[in-house]
Amino acid sequence: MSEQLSEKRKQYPFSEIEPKWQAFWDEHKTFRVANPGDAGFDASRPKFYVLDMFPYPSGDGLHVGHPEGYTATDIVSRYRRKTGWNVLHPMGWDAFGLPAEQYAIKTGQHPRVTTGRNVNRFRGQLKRLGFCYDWDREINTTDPGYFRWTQWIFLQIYNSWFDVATQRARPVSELEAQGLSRDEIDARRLAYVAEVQVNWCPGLGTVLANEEVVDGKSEVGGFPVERRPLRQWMLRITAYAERLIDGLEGLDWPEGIKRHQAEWIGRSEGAEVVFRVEGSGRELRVFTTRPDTLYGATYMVLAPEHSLVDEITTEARRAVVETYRKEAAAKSDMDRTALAKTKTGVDSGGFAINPVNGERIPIWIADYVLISYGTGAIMAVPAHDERDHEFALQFGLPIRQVVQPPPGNEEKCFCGDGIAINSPLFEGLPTQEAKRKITAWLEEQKLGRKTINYKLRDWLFARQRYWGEPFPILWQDGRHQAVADADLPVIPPDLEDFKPTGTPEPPLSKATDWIRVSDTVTRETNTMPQWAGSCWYYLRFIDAGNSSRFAGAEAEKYWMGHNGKPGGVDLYVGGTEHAVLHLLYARFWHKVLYDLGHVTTPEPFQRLVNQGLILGEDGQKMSKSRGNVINPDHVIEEYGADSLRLFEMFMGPLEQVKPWSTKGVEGVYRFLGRVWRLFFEARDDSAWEFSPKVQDVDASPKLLKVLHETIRKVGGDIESLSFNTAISQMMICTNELTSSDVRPVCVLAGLLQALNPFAPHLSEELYHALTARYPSLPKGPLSELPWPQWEARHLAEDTMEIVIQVNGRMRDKLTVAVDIDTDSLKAAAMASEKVTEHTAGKEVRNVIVVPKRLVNLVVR
RNA sequence: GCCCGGGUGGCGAAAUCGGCAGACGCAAAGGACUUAAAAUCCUUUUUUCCUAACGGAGAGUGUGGGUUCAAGUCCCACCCCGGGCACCA
Repeated sequence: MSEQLSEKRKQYPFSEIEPKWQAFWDEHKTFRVANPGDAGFDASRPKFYVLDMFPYPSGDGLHVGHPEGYTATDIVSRYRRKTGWNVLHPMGWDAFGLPAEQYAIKTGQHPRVTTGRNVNRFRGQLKRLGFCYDWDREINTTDPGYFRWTQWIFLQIYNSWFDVATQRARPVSELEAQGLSRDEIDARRLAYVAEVQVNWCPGLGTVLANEEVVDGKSEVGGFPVERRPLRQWMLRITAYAERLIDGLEGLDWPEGIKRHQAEWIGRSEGAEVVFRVEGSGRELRVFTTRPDTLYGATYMVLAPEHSLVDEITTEARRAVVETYRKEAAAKSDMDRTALAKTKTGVDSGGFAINPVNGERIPIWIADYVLISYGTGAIMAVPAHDERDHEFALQFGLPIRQVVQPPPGNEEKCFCGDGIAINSPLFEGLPTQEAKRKITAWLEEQKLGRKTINYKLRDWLFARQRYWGEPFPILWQDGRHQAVADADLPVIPPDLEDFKPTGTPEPPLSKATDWIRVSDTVTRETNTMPQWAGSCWYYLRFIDAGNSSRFAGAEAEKYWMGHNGKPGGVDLYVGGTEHAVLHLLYARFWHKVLYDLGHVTTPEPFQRLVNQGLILGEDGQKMSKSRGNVINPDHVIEEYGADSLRLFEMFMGPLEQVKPWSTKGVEGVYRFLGRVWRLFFEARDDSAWEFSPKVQDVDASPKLLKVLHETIRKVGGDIESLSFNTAISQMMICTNELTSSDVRPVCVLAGLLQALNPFAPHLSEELYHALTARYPSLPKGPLSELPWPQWEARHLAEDTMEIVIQVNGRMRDKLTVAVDIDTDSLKAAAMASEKVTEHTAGKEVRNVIVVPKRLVNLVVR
């Protein structure tokens, strides 16, 4: 009874329509796309690769942020398919990772079980939204058939070295052929083992990449992170620093993201300068971007971890320095950053000699100098560097000005470009020239050279986790070696207990049988970080089932190959949170594969678009604690998937941050109801009856105009991703038809075409109903019909409205013939009564005529 | 501190090249239908002032300047909100 009532309330029977068409598309594989060489492949169509950032299938299910980007790409895919492209639009699961493992530890269920369940839930939810993915290409990073190739790519990296001269990766077999020793080769590999200071997180029982540590705590879970030295697998991403910056130029990415990546890589040009340490044969190397301030160096600073600290420290200072080093080591990153109010440091007692003037300057130890950047030592120029300035003031060190700021600049610590002073070797030169001159002089004297430094560090690639890809690496006599191709994939052991060991020993170390390959050979027990699987997933979609290659060469060439553009994926949509990490790592892997000849383009993603965050109804970030989370399942239940899709697109521009609005969902829901009622009228007994207003007649010029305007605008708006205005136009068209006594079949069919990419279920159903009555219409499914052509002749009008202004104020509007000439228009404007009222007794000094728009009379 | 993004009605927003500010939707008010309500359909809706009314005049896109016949749009300075980075020499 109550159910009937609520059924009656429904604007239209979406809960019957939607599952029906989803089943139809599934069954008929409507959205399957063929690869070159496959049956049904149409070589005459150009390709278009539309990619979503694939989700991590969490236990919470989909949130409303997911359908935002996914609907946008769905609309683009459907539209492109209708306008004659072969569209690759796939979906998969980034399913390795910490949450599943931690959930498993808590509940005792194997991550494989929970992951499988979450994947099924996510897939079901996505299907309920009617997305046009080619589900035959579905991938899961935790499938052995998938991570076999993740491991294979790792080995490609492992078996490569970076040739600086040609700036590209080459196989290490070349080095073997040149007769290099094993140690020499291992030192050059793009994947190498090194003892490095790592971010060890006891709470998670793993090390983390710098990028995964936020404010001294783990990004996941918020546990404290400490520094400690460990032997770890590293990837030599720094070798690609230059190319990762240069490659950004050719990409259609938001400028902000490009800048962000470039800043992250942090290229910095300067010079390395050699200072002699007094009383020993030792040299101190420093990196500076301002070699022109060399005469202003009044002291030096070493990072506490610098290898020469012990040697430089005098006996008198040893105890103090040792204490300071211990304190610095114990400090969290947080305490060592700029947020710490005051700088700390101690005098080592040692002195260095300034190479330009032979001056003796003290050497200090301070943790504002980072061991991991440059040489871990600096020359301090307190007159022209904020940090050195602050430190010098605090410890009473001398400050000597060597750059004359431009006139009018009164800054105590001037860091910009000026004129060199107190600098005999290049006195009076502007900063840029001074830099060149001193650098050349240093090179001549063999006291330094031009250098480029990067903020980017090599990528710490190992994790002490269970739920990740095992390394395809074996150990023998303390040396690593690759697992043979034929033995891939290396499948993780079926552990019962995958709890962290509490030490840096990975959980896999508990699988003693698995580790032991033979008496002398054991397996690597670290696993790869979660980024690994997402570094190349876009390539696997191209040929998801291929068991002999990560993707067939021909298919890769077709889908990634491009009209001269560097990137392969034509449109990539996802959140800003991946601005640096995922996008940088994926570009790095792609470039290695490119260098080795495995892929055809130098960049993975040509065009990148970030969808904006959806806030709660209260304008705050959605969170469980605030209780403002919107569950997409509930929205679908109440208003249908088409309404959810349409609303998320109607809220505002895709890239903008915008708040949720339940009333807004109801608004688009009502709009879809209005579209339904163009075709069906409610009978007294609440059944739907086909409207007698729908007739197979010629359309009026007015209706034709609004229809063709709609087709034109919706098409253009989809191409520019302006979905909100496309929907407005369809509303205008619908309003026009609602108030029309006769609704010509051809106009209705056109509207359904325009609506199809946005509300595929409703449009498909209505088109189906329409063709049942009017069999002369092209046979559906609508999703497979080509996009209609708009015709200019229907948009043309005989007359137009021209605004008449006097001194920039609108005074009248005139309806004139479209082909009116300027003089007649001018005359008509001057003749207008409303205009003459305002020009009476005044001199018309100028008349500006903007064709098709306005006339402005300038009077005085 | 630095770097982005953004400030337009009661709200979400729209406005190719500088050319009618507020399309479209929400909310609100009034009307039609109904015994009544819901749903639906129609009308009004930036604001101030003048007019009995038709209608008209002014103001208005964060603030203050500027350029221009004409500025939401371009230039300069500033204020506020959101996000990111954080001693990288």
